[in-house]
Amino acid sequence: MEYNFKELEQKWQKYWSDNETYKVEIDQNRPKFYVLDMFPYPSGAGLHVGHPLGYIASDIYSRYKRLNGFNVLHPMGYDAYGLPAEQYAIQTGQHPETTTEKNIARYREQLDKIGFCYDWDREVKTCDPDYYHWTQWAFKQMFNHYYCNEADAAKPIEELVTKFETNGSADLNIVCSEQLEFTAQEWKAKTEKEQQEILLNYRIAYLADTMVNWCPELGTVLANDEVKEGLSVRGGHPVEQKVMRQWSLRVSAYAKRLLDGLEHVDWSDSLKEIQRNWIGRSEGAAMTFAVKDSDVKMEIFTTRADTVFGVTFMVLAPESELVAQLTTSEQKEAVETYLQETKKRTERERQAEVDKVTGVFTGSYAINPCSGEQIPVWIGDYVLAGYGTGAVMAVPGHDSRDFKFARHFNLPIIQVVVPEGEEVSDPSTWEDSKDSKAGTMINSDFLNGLSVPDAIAKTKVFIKDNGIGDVQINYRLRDAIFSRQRYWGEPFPVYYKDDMPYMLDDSKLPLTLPEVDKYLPTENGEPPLGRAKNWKTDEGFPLELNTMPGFAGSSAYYLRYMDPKNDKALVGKEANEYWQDVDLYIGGTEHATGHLIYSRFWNKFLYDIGEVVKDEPYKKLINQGMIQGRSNFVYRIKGTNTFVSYGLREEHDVTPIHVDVNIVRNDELDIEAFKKWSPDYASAEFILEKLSDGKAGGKYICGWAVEKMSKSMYNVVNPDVIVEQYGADTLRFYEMFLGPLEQSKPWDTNGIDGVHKFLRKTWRMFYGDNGLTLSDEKATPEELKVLHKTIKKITDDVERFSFNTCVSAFMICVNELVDLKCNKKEVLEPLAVLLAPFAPHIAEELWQLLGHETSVCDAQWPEFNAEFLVESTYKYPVSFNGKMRFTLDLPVDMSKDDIEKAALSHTMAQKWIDGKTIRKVIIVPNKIINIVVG
RNA sequence: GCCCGGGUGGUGGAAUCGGUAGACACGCAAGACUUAAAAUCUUGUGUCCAUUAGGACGUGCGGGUUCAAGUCCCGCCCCGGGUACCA
Repeated sequence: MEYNFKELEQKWQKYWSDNETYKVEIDQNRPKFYVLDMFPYPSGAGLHVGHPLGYIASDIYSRYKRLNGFNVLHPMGYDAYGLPAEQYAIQTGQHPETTTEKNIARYREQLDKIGFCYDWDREVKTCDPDYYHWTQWAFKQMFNHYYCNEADAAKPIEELVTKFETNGSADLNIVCSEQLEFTAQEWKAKTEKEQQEILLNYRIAYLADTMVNWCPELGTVLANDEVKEGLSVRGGHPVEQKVMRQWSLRVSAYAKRLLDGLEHVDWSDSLKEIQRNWIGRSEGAAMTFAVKDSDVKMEIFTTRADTVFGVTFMVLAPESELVAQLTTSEQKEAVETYLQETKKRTERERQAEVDKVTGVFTGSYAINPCSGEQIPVWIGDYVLAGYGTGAVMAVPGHDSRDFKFARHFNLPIIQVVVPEGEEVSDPSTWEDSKDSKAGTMINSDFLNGLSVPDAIAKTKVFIKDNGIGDVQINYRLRDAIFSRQRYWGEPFPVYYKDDMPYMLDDSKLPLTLPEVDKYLPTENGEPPLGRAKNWKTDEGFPLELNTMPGFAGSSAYYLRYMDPKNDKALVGKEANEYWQDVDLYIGGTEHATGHLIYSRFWNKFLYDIGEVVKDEPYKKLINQGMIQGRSNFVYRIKGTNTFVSYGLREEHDVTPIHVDVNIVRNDELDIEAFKKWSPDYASAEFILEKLSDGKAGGKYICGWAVEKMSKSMYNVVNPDVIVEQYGADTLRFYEMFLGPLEQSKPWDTNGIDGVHKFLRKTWRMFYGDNGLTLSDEKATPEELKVLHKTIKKITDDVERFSFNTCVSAFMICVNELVDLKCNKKEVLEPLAVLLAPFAPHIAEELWQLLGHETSVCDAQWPEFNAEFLVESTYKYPVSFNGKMRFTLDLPVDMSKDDIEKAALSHTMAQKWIDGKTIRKVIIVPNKIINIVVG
């Protein structure tokens, strides 16, 4: 019987579904294992062959763990809210839910064909009210908590109110937007509205006027990770800075824990590094500079406190509040002109023109707290309002930006550090600042002669002792802007009373997304929800018009899978205590600064309030590489409809044209399909490769290039097509065979025949020409050796996620067993189990042929027995001066002396020793023999 | 600029702890079977020299450590990713 993958795969997919093979329940008698894929956004284009790469890897690992006795949770769902569905809705008037559901159905159909072991009873969709109920609930909790630095955790806001009532704002070590000072009396005297305004300063989810990334084209604000190089990540539209009253999440309060937590997770170094950079910890000193003839105090942050004697001026960000206070009447006009000009420059222009120095003098002078010197205060747009205090002490001698500014405006430059291996020199001769951290201090009073690190330490002590400042740690991580002025997202559980936000009662959740007539802003610029009829509470208070951003729904989805139908809680205690956290998370590296930061933050918050048992959500994380496209080209001779094959294209003047990779096989064009592909090519003519006898008439060979996988390049390969042609098991095997999981690589269907052949060859070990050929005979030592070598290799490689080498190992195993003409059940049965995680359909069929009546999913992973691999001899490579010349079979337990004798007396050795002296003989038993001659 | 990855045959890749470089597969070539094709099977296939035997060279480039380097160290080049006035 032939290997009929089509029939066989349908049969087993139906079996799994009928028998609920992949249904998972809590089982206290088995250890849990949680394998998670980053859930997809269901786009209109469907899955291409790159999407399942990570899913196949996680599926293999899930099945492997199950075979090893684990109770494996392996769910799947959809990140269903998103801009593309909404943009499409704006264009067509179709409800985004309709297109989203359609896309989800298509995704599901495609996923089902690949034979994944998902427990679909646990599916979640972020746009489902039963799901976003808990997104809204979590937001409420964040609104009702503040961050206490002492406890290093979120605490209920009522506790803070009690503190205000007894002590006012005194002696609080908590995270806030700005420092406020009031007494208990003052607090009590405030109106409800004033109190609410103050509490927003501390809430973890808070409403505030903040500098936001506004994208006019998308009509919404965006979070920092949604903006790249001044453009929106989605769509590439320009983004500008603007102050708006928006919801934010106080992610920055968790900066330290998000950074420290990286030490305890098993993620790739590069991913951790991306997160570390994004969080951006810097340790330095906060210092206060007094201003001459003024009460204003200038707060600055510096990591180079040692260079304080090199400060020759101060610079304020144009947006700094101090600008107005420090501008003198003489400079007022100049400053205002400058502020107008900078405002006109977009964020993108500012970033693009980093070299362009702009600034203006305020007219004020600050006083250096260490030297007592007076220094001018400038305004410059190289100083960012959003980082540190929006003001810097400028050290032009040792900071390249300050140096450029000083040169441009002719401000003094002093050298205070002599870099290692250099002499003191005249700053006016310098090309650039000397930023080196390895050097010795000069011109710096009590710091003279110290090394830079010592000087930093000493300055810190000095400023502390003299009340000038303190040691401080700054983070680059900003709070996450959480409002979107869009329709297709979670509604906020928020209403407004007297312009102050209040949370809906839990009994009102979920607050479902209302219908609107159009998915556009209202005439007076309100978000689309402004169009909804009756968008207010029962009492008549208006509801929030913004919706939540994309990362809201993806931040806690992994918890929901544990207990997806619970209508009392996000996740029940029992489920959470059993499943705990994700043991293995597989997904793309593009979520490094978005989802993976937010969801860690969200989880830590839930941990603080006692909802979940783990502080970190994802124990081990693997980033699968991107699958790039591999495009094919045909070469049209200019001005004709004649196409010349790749090898002959240089003999003509040609235009390369993308051709659909689906009508090309092993770079050979299917000419008939090409003619049908487009009417333009129906009458095309072809110049083919020359045959070996030199005559024309061979194949039409296409050129190729690695590009992004996209429709416009005609290089999109759909997994359904591969499943149709070769079967799901071949697709699964081939995706793994392409190369290491974490490496990016182009999809190239060339080579898929190899793995398909391998599966057929495996099949034929069971089925010969005359039917089933299995034998109950005892296996030979050779056969057992092949089997156990494979058990060891596959087990080791699956453990280290090296799936590509597993495929090779299977091929070697089957090749060797076929050579041995093995048809013994004793060998083929364990082999079927080894295959099951990789090629579940064929494995089920083989398992059944071996006489089993239950699924191979519930078999036991074969145990490796080293005894079968014991050898009596070892084939030594014999090297001379490190170059291998011949091999020599010797007993494994032979003594070093005997090995040396055997090697030196070998006939082949004479040739290399002849006429030379043996200087040394290196023998590593059962490894190598190296003879040094000279 | 800074911080991470990576560079091995015609192609994808293997070499897990410094110990036989190129496993496995594709492609290609030759052959068997076949009326023919497909499928299948056999053999060969890093480059260069040599009829063979065999030899020289060879893991981006240059140097070093070592009995031995794709693997470790120093310097450089190229490709991919992250980040960018972060004080």
